[in-house]
Amino acid sequence: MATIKEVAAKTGLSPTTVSRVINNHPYVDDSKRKKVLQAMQELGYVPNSSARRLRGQKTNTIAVIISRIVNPFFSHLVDAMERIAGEKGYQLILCDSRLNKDRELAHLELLKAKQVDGIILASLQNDWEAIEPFTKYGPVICCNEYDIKAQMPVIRCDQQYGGYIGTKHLIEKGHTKIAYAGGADRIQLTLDRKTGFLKALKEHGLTLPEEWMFPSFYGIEDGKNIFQRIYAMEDRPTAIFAGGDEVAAGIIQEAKRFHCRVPDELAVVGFDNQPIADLIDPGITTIEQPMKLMGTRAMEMMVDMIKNKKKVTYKKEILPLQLVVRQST
Amino acid sequence: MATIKEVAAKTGLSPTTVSRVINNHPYVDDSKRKKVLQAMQELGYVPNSSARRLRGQKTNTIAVIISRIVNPFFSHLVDAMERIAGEKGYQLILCDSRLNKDRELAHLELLKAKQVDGIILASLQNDWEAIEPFTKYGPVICCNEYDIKAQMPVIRCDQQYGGYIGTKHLIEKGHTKIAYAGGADRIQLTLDRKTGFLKALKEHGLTLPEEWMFPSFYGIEDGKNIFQRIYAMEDRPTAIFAGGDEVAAGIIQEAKRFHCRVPDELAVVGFDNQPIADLIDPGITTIEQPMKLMGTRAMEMMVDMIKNKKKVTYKKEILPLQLVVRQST
DNA sequence: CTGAAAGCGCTTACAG
DNA sequence: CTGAAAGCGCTTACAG
Repeated sequence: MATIKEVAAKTGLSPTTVSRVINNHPYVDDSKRKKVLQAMQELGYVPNSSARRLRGQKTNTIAVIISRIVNPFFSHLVDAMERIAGEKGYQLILCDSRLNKDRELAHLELLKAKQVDGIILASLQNDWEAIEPFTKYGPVICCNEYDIKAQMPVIRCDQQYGGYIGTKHLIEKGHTKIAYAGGADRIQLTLDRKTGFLKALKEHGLTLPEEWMFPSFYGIEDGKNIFQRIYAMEDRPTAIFAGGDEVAAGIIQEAKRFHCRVPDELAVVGFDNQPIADLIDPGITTIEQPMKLMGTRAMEMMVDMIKNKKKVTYKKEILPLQLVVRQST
Repeated sequence: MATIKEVAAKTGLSPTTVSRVINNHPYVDDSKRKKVLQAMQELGYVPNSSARRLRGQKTNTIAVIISRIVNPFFSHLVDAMERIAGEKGYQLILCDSRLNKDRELAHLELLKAKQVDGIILASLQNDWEAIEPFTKYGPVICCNEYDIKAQMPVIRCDQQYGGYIGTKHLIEKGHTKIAYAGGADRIQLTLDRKTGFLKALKEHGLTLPEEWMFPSFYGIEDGKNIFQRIYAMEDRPTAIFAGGDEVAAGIIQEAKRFHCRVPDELAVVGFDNQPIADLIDPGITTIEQPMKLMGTRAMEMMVDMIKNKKKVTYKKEILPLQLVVRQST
């Protein structure tokens, strides 16, 4: 691979001038600029990224940490981020924590090693105490997940409201026995969602037995599993609010297999409004999360923070959520 | 951020020795090693990635080029790659070509800029002539898509066989009027699949009218569109072989909306065996592609090529495909 | 086992 | 408008 020196030698100019041409610096004689451009072309010269990074102290690379790329929620989020990053001239490093704390921490080290200019946390396995030390090495923002104590910018949805409207919808449909399948309480996002759920129940004087709460479930198989557990109960709920469309889809599919009619015998509400919610039969009533918008805004904010080094005042953007009614309720 | 010099100063040793400790070099006095380790700990020292890259001429980063991350096929492929990359100590840069030739070429430049050690092409928009010049700057391999003329390693599935067995299955079910929805002929993968399709037809003396061929379709919306076009035909096919489960799902959903019974009035075969194939009703008969295996093997091969600089002899791995029968046929 | 020195390939004051 | 020189932070022969 040709270096800047070779281009300089070929043109009889100095590396400094070649560098100026590469970087579109003004004050370069036009005929010389042309000569350099041509030499670069002929040599197939491309500036060495590592040298530029070392010298310029920036990488034009951003890392995004997610917990499971095969979850359509995350793939849509990442899709939006990748698009904006590309437009702004940044590369995207995909980091999958696979719900593991240590792996998340290892990915955060990229910032200390100056391997990335910033990190977007779309999943959050560690407490703010563990994340905080990294924030002095560069911008770190939350997108989607969040921690109430965290002193960092965040773009997220109003999860409590989402939990509330989904539950309210079920109650309005006449349900009084409503089960809940969400994530762990240590995750603020799922905790808030549950708080909204409980708030709706409370407003209507409803309670729920311990066994109707299913913590920490994520995929289709988990949904199937949940249905079986519900089906085996003496006192069954007539509706369930699931923490994701994949879980909801699993519940519905398994219900069909056991000839349990949805929504007549069991109404189901999902979360996300993934493509699958509209494809399966019955369609899943769900809470739409604006993944594209969230990914776009997060990446725009990150690039903005990188470019305007001055610490952006700790920003918070909360996006609206809305109910999409289909046939599962 | 602390540098190696500061660690050296703090311990009273030379940068050379500190470097040796960082790199687990033998021949370092044990007590000195401990001192260095402690100083690094206290200073929160992490080696600067750019400096190491520049000096060592390697980046420990690999780029994967796909065409649409929200396609579950690609997200599963990328998931497998990310896992192996992490295990082997590599970062993964996600590059989405969005089916655009120029964007693909721009991503290949990463290799010339020495910003990555190698590139895995899981999507292929350009001809071999356009790709070839990049191969002298580092390992480039194909995974999934391929070009018959390409002189580079490839891990792929036997697409022709896939097209053949899917069609054969429909013929065995008694169909003689079979439509086909695949990608463009300029893509070798889809061309081979079509060749397999046509081979099966030919073996049974079947032909198909021009209007039963739907080129270049990818997503759910395209599937819906295709169904409508079929539905409007005077002489309708009784079965269709779609180039992906998303397209098949779109066809099935739209068929339901028009009260066209699947498989009785229209049998549908998909491709990939994505989760959705098992979730929608009727389940999609499809050709299973081993995405996890393909992604894993591709990343293993890439790391192997990077580590053993000697040009690996142009390798070719063809993975088996198999029919998964569900209710859509 | 240890360290001084060179150099990876750039960019940026600085001086002209 | 142009160039010589320094330096970003490492690692690796080389010499001891």
